[in-house]
Amino acid sequence: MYTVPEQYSVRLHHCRPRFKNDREDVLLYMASEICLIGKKTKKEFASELLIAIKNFRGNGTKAVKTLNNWRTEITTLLGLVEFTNDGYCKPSRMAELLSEKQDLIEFFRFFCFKFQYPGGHLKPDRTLYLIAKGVKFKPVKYILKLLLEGNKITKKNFGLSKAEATHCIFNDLRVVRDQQAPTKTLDLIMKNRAQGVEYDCNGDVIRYAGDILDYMELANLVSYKLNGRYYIKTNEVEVINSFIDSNEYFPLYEPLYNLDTVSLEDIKHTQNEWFTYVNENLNETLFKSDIMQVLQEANDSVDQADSEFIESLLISIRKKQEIKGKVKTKEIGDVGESIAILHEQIRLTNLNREDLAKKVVKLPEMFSAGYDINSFEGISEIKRLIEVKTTISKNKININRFHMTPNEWGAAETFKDAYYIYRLMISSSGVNLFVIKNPVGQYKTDNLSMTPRNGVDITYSNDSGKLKELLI
DNA sequence: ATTACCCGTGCC
DNA sequence: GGCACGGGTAAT
Repeated sequence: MYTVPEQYSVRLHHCRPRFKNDREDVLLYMASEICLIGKKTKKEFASELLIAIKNFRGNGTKAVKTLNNWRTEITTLLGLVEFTNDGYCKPSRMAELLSEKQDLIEFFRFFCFKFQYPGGHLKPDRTLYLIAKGVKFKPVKYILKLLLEGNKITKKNFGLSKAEATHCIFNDLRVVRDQQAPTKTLDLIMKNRAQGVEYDCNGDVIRYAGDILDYMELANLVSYKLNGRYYIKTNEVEVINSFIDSNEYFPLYEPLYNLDTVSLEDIKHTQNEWFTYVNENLNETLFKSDIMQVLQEANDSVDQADSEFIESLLISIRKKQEIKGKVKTKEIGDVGESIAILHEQIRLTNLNREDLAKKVVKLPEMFSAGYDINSFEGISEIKRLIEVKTTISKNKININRFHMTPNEWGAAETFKDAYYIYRLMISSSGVNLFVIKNPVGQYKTDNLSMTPRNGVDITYSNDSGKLKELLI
């Protein structure tokens, strides 16, 4: 059994996620609810968020203690709430982006990019302890470097297990304090493998490094293989390089490493600022997820029938984008719209209206029409105005809400039965299309609920529309 | 006395 | 054996 040499032994930990089995749904829910609450005093914010959490499916019977744990732990670990110096709480930038764009891959990239030990997600006394030990460690950056190095040295795909990450990286001061070169860490891992050395794989021991590897997977930085190891995604070069090239740490801890003694008070002064820090300078251009790639991956992982479907979807989207003279796009909205246009063209063709199919167009942004696509009912030439709402995540999700701008809601109000929401959910397990006709009408007949917030937040149910087979 | 990460423990 | 409830415990 391998153990870290006594003098180098340390234990890094962070909050347990509480939502592992339901991570993406819980997160989207939390982010949306936090944004709905808006800026409030600490007390008001806490009590409103607590109510929201209690309303999440399955939470009705849980103890208040547990719900408060959700409230504080999920928000601090992931930085969903920011604090002002005059005692207010407000939705963080990450929460806003997640709630509006629903790009979970991007969200986890933001998280992984800033996450470090110590950090404001820990209690100040833990941070104090880690700073006194000299710990200064960004796990995602280090693991990515190590995996790349591993590929280079072994000349094949190198995978890292949770136990190896725990005992050779997280719990070793030579790494988390002394910034030991990844090659050296690799030597140790390979030596242990060669000698068949075992590790303590107890759940509570390896869970912290394991959590980080899981978050990296949700960020589409690594993939998990059935042999229990995580492998780097070599097709995400640009994103991965930005992690590796970054040398930033939470600046307010920096001066504390040089002091003879650091007081708890020193740390406490930095707590609020941590949440500002993790929410600033988010690289939205680089980190947003590449839909084509997620679909490509879906293609590799699903069964034969679905695979054929996704393959033809990919081909069609590419063709469509070539016709439009566009280079490969990363925009969620763009790909969502391409899929919706294809769907419409085929639907109309199936109704023997090729003439109308040819006239399906995307409206240029500058029109600000309040919808994305001009299409037709098909039986008649009545217009069908379509707003596409796309969600993307690694795993299939089950979330039933989206945001509409004032413009979009206004258009829905004006065009009534001619206005459609096409709700597309893209994940590595495929694509889902849910169609909601006349959202304002549905709202008036209580088939969906609406809350105003920079436009409106819509929560829908199976009764609000119909799940359609996506035509491609 | 209350709050909020910490983490033991029991459930699936 | 992974996961999360809710009590533990130190900070406020």
